[in-house]
Amino acid sequence: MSNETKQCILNSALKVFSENNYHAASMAMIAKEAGVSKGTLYWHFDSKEELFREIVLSGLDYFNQKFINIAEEEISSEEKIYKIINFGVTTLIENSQMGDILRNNVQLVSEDFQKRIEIKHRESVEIFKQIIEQGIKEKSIKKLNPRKTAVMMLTALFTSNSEWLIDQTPDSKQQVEFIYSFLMDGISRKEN
Amino acid sequence: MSNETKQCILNSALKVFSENNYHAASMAMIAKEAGVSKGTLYWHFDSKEELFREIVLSGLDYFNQKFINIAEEEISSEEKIYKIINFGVTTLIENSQMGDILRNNVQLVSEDFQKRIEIKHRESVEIFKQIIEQGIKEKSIKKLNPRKTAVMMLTALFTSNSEWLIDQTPDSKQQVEFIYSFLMDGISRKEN
Amino acid sequence: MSNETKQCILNSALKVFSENNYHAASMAMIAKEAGVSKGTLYWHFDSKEELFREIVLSGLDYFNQKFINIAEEEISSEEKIYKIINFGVTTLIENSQMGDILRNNVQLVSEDFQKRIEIKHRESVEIFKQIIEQGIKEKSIKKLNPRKTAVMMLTALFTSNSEWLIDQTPDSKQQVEFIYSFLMDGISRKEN
Amino acid sequence: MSNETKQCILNSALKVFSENNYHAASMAMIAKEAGVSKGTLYWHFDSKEELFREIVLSGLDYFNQKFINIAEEEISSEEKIYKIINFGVTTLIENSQMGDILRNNVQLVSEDFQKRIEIKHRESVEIFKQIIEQGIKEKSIKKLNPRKTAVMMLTALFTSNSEWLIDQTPDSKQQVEFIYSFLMDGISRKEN
DNA sequence: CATGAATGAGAATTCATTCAT
DNA sequence: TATGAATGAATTCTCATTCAT
Repeated sequence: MSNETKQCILNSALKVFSENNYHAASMAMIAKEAGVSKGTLYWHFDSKEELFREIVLSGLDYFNQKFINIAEEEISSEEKIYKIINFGVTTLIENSQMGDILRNNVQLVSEDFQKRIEIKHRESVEIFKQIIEQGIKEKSIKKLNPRKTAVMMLTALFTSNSEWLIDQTPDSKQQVEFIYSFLMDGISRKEN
Repeated sequence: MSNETKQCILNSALKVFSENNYHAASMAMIAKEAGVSKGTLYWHFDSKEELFREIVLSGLDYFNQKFINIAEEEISSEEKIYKIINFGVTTLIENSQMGDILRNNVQLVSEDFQKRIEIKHRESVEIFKQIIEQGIKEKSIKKLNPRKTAVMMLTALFTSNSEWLIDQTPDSKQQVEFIYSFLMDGISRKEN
Repeated sequence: MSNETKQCILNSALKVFSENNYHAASMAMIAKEAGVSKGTLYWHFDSKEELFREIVLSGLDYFNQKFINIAEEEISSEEKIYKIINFGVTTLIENSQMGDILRNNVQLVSEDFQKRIEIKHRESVEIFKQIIEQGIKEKSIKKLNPRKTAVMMLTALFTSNSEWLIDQTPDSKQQVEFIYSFLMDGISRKEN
Repeated sequence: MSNETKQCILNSALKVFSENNYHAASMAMIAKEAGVSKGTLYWHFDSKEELFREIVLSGLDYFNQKFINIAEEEISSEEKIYKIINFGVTTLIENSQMGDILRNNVQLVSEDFQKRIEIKHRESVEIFKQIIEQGIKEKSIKKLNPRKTAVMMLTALFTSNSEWLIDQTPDSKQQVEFIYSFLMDGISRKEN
């Protein structure tokens, strides 16, 4: 069945792209990893860029969909932020390859494609912004520039699984608490 | 004169690498940008990687040296953090190419080189960690894991000039205030 | 069909290497001679050196195998020597390119490869040495150092088709007689 | 003084060419070995080929001159042959670099140059041929084709110092005896 | 005389892509 | 659908040669 092969190629490409970056990864590597010939890659995907596109955009869509779901729940903005961090950290730990790809490959492709990625990013930022604005309205969040705040939040999230932040084995609960606390309260000690 | 040419090549390479990423940038592009022949590149640098190395390591050294200078001043940890953010934001705005290179090219080269970059990174983190620990002793900073906190601080700094965070023309003062406030106090509004 | 192409490349490489020496011969020349693209060369062979290796080692193997066959026949050492010279001279005349390659290219490649060639050479020398020793036992050959004698024999053989030794059109029978006589009896006239 | 530099370059080139073959040897290597700049090489020699030419032709001239001197002595052909072998073996052992160059580099250069080398070779062969003819007249040498015999003699001589023929430390006296005996009497045992 | 710097043609090799089977 | 073979443009790097100082 064609679809099995296609999925197998996508999985292999995910692995190869996460380990090698867009230009260093070759179609030959992906074909070998998938156990198919290079010709087969081109039967399923028009080009290397299209294959990469499929992976990145579907990954970003996956995140955005979850962000939207959480944003639409009838809960406080603080709860939403906690849930988003929890989802983000857990997903990136389980699925570290996607994080690697998003962190390292984004501006390595055609401008056309970059624009589509940027749009997805803006969608994420927009969702976060709305949550921030909800928090400001609820008086649980400070009146900082909501867009900038949203960007910092997104950055903190995607940094959460970088090798720099992890001591040894990633403990997702601890990680979530750390990011949430860092994001909400900052690092200064306010005594009263 | 040799040194002028070398510096000209470094500048051109800085530009080309920042716009194109390590693999997409070619020696031909750098040569053309510098107005010299490809052979001249190889007279001054042994290889493409060495040219890249020179740029990245000297950039990281520049940052680290400033971080050390600030860390050694006889001032409170809060002042140090403010100064570091101020320096970082200003430098990255003035010199946005370096930020692009550091953000996008780091894991594209030989393992040997990656290790040297990692060492420089660890040096930065170590400096920040000591400032955090000073703050904890001075009771102006919360008892969070100092290393993780240092990593988040470094990340916030290097994100500060990403295209996502900037509206239009970058206003460094505003940017510094935002990052400092975000880092110190987080986003939640604590009223009492 | 793949195998035809591969053989065609080998033939073309044989020609180009024999006319040009390892460093002067370029992959572009071989590709042009074979009527394929440079990329095709690399589909069939990993590198220039591997292509050269294939030619040289298979050539040496061909000689060694024949030498072994002759050495194992149940005939006198003198007959063996005659047969070897006959085979060598004939083959080198028919296949003069191989002789050119073996004479001129041997020490132009990686040390690793040189060692493999040396081993083949030693095999030839060893076979000849045993024939010499057989002749000494049979009292038809003088008690000279058998290894040195074997080397001289090999040299005489491979020189046999050098341009220096041939007047015009090579007449193999005459050539064989000359080499055999030279080898067995030397040049001095012993009258008694 | 210019001449010292020129001689120093020639010595360095001799070394580099003997270790590396014409195409693998680079002007940079020769310059480094001589401790001068590449520019200096081009002040003293017009091109790489001219530098090589100087070495090879002067080497061949040196041999030819000695061969002529020996040929002109008023001694028997057998004595001449012994003296030539003695001179050749000794010189090649003492000066193994020249042998390496002559053995390995000859057909790697321009046709024009090859012709000049060929002429020198023919001169050697001619000298040897005359000695052989003298021997035939003196009835001490068999009536073999004198030219071919001369070529084999030359070959035996230049093979004498190849790594294949030498056990460990070259012992010139033994070597001379072996070559002379091989050349004069061949390997077969003639009992009478 | 000597040099360091610069040049550019050409080398080996890689790789996305195509296509007959 | 799938493959192996073929392509050719692009890439890094080398090296003989030139030349102002």
